[in-house]
Amino acid sequence: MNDPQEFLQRLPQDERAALLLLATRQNAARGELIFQPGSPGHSVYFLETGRVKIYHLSPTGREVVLWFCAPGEIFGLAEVCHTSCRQVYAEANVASQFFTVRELDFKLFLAAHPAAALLVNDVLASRLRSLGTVVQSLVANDVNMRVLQLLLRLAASHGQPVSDHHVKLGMPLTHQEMADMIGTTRQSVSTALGLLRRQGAVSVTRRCISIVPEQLQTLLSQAQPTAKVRLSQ
Amino acid sequence: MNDPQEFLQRLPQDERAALLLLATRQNAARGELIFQPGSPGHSVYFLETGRVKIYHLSPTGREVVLWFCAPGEIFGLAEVCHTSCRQVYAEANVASQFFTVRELDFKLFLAAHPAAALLVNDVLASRLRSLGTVVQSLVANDVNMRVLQLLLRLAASHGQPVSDHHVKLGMPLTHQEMADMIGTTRQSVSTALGLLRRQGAVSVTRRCISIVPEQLQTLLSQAQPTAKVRLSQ
DNA sequence: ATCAATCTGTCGGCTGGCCGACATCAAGGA
DNA sequence: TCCTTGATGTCGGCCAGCCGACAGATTGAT
Repeated sequence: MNDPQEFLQRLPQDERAALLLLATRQNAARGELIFQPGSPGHSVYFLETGRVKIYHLSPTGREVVLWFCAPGEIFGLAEVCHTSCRQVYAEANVASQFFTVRELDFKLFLAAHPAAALLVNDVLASRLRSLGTVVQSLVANDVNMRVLQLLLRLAASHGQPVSDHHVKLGMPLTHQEMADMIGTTRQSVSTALGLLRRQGAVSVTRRCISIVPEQLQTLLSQAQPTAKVRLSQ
Repeated sequence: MNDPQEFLQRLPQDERAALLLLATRQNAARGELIFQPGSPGHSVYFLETGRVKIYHLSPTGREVVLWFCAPGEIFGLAEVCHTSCRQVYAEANVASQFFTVRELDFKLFLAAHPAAALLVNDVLASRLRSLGTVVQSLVANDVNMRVLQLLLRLAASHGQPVSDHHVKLGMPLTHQEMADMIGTTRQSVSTALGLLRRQGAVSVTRRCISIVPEQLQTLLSQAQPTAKVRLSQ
């Protein structure tokens, strides 16, 4: 479904080296903000190790998590491409290391490396479609289904097959974080996950989730018969 | 808030001419699908006249409208950048004319015109942020607020100032279409709009909405005191 | 090993908003 | 002009899911 979005890994060896020559290495402690709405936004970032959470904060104080970045992924990209100040928060979710490249340097790099520019397009397009899926999921499904779809998405983007039929999600996630990704409450996620666990579709160890994709797919399609299609005009 | 996303208008005269040399002109009648999920996806499109609706269709038959394209805008872009088949529907909402450019031609064009490539990045980034806002709106606000925010977004992206304090939305929209953009029902939109109308913040003539941005902003901020901030960790 | 902090599971009460349902009200077509 | 088709406004019943609350389980720091 989703595709790996690791920018650095997909960049040819020599281009990566050239890019990193322009970069500064930095660290962030767990919970530290890398940028937030209103920050100038004249850099792009490449995550080396750790995990970065990209989110909005609603006026009522609610976190709305757009996505998590895994090592190799680029972030802070939209503001550089569109030239404006930051509109989202980027927070190191665990202690992280990352590279910083200044906007101008990055744009010159892209001009000199057309393939990299296409890769940037690719990443943006991929995220755009990913968010489109999220919107669709939010609008058209109940909580149980949203949890299920979230798990499948996470498995597709950050999962590692661990045995036959089992995929382990790379990142430990809190129920609250999952709730913030699919617009529901901690309690509802808790309940939904419990249900899936009892159905043998997921198992959790030390906050790390393993899923049985086929099982989830089955549950997903079982739920479809709710269909009452609004016929095309 | 949002920025104009008209691709063609922002392209320098000569580049536009060069691009259109690669293009084929086509028509679509009201309600006609230009592409749908599963279609190959080897072209990009530029809307000349009319309006195109980009949407998902949920398994339960519910339309989830991601955005509308106005004349000058590019669409079908994500699939070309990411190389895959279509994932969304593109439907001519009214009789429309558009240009088609094949993927390969377009990519060659971008390689030859780095500025245009940056513009593509810009458009993608802009839409990405726009969808981010939508997600946030869906997750964190009740229906009345979502309607209000939708109006502000539409005014920012497709509105024309018509007199002091009044902005007219360029496109006539049905309550159902608005509901499909913010994940609610026709009835709820109807009620919410009626409320805003009685408060003098919007007026509707022949399905075309005029808004008083300041008034809406006021209502927006009045609603904020609901705040019960979850303090940063 | 101990303890504080955080996360998880579960329950009951309350409510925003969905779902029919139905009565207007435009807006084209013939 | 009439008439069909679709868009609007409004109501009441009903329920998914939010909220507060609390007890237990993990986790991590000392």
